[in-house]
Amino acid sequence: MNRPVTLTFSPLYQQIQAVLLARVVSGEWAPGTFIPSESALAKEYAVSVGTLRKSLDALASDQVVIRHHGKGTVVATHDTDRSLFQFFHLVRLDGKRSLPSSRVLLRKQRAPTPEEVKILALEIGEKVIHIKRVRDLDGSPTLLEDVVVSARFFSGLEIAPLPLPNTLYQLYEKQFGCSVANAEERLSAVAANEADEIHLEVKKGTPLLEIRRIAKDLQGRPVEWRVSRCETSQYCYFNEL
Amino acid sequence: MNRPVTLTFSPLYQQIQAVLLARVVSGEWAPGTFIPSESALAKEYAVSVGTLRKSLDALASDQVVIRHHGKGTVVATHDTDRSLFQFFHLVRLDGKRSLPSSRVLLRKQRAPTPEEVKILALEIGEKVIHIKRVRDLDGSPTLLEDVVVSARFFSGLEIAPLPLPNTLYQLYEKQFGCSVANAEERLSAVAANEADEIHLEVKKGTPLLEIRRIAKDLQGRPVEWRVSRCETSQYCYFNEL
DNA sequence: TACAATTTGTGCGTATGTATA
DNA sequence: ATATACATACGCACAAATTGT
Repeated sequence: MNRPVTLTFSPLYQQIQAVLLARVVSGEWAPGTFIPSESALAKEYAVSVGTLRKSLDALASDQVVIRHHGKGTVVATHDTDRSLFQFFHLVRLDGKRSLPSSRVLLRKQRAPTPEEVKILALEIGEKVIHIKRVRDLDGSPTLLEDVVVSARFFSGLEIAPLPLPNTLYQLYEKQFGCSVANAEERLSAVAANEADEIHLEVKKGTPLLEIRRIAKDLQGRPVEWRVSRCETSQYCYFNEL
Repeated sequence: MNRPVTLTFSPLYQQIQAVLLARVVSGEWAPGTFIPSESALAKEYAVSVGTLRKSLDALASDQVVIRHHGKGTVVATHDTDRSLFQFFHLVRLDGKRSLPSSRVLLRKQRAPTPEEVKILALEIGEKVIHIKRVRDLDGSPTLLEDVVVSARFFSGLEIAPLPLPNTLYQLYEKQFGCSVANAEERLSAVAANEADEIHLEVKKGTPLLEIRRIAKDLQGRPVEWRVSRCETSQYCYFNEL
């Protein structure tokens, strides 16, 4: 009797990779801290170091951990250069990179729009926190952003702390235990409206680059919906393929 | 006597990776063909299979080769789905992907602009070939493109063949032995001009997404400069971070 | 259908090199 | 100098996919 079942087979190193990821997600291994050594983990899971290495290398290529020769392996945080620019693609036309400062225009809790319910996979009755801010690059207002997150996971974000750091993902990580791991962005060109005219100091109708981002955590759950409208006379969106 | 020389040390697997890449670049291993097996290459270079595997895995992650379980390793081409969408990021607003058809408006050899000389690293006196085309997505004109390449490396592109395939990189690969390996793109929002008005059927001043791309070959040399102006009411530029 | 040959994928164990504390 | 941890390199065994006999 032959059995055509494939079962849920997956290679050992992938199974271990998933387990290690789970320990990061659970908070057992916090961002910025060292995890046990290769040999210790290999012993714990009763596999060879080589197999465990493959798991860690995969997590490293996913930016979940960072390996340091001679020191150890740390859980990735959002305060390294590499990580900061993973989600910030605006560069000056001359190629220089810099991070923006920001001024918060609005911060409140409210009911979600139907679009937000869909994008953030919200449950019925769940509220959202909405932050609107202007981000300055080299002193001139360049980005007008609307940031929306679930009020359930980010309870209190609408009141404290003051001021907001301009790298929100560090705040999500430290204050709310939520690590943004990846995101998808959709870009299009739009005409400036009245709000843009006021906050970005451009004329109505000026072409703006609109970036719509869905940010996801380590488990792939959508955690933030962000729309950025950008004035691109001095800056552009840089992407390497 | 201790020797403080570091020399030009690099790991064995990286040295071999470079040698294997060179054999692809030289044309010895053409795109679409199988290269020798791991064990054969390991024997040839007198290294362990494990070491040679690391070299091949690295080349595979750079999209230079594609590994096939049970069959062998082939040099990557530009006619696979994976590869086609590496350089084409426009998707419908509903998320569907499709490839455009194209109509050539202009195709000629001419002297380069100073900007083109710089971007393509042209030598003095070198000419360029300039192709202007409109690309239709789902039947409506969506992209207006200017493609510029060196006339030295792409001699004859301005006359033959007719018609041009809409995936130019396949043509570069097959007719000119030039494999585009990666690219950098800079995006900004611009207002439609008279040419856009005619070819994209939009009013002058309509916001367009402008994509400026520098495409590079396996050795990192710039081989193509491309400016695409895109009408983004039905499509957007999709990017995964 | 069965079997063998080839090729890549997975997994183990070990030795040695290099970076860090 | 020593200990620890990651990086490189080797060799072997077996699994899984593909192809041809």
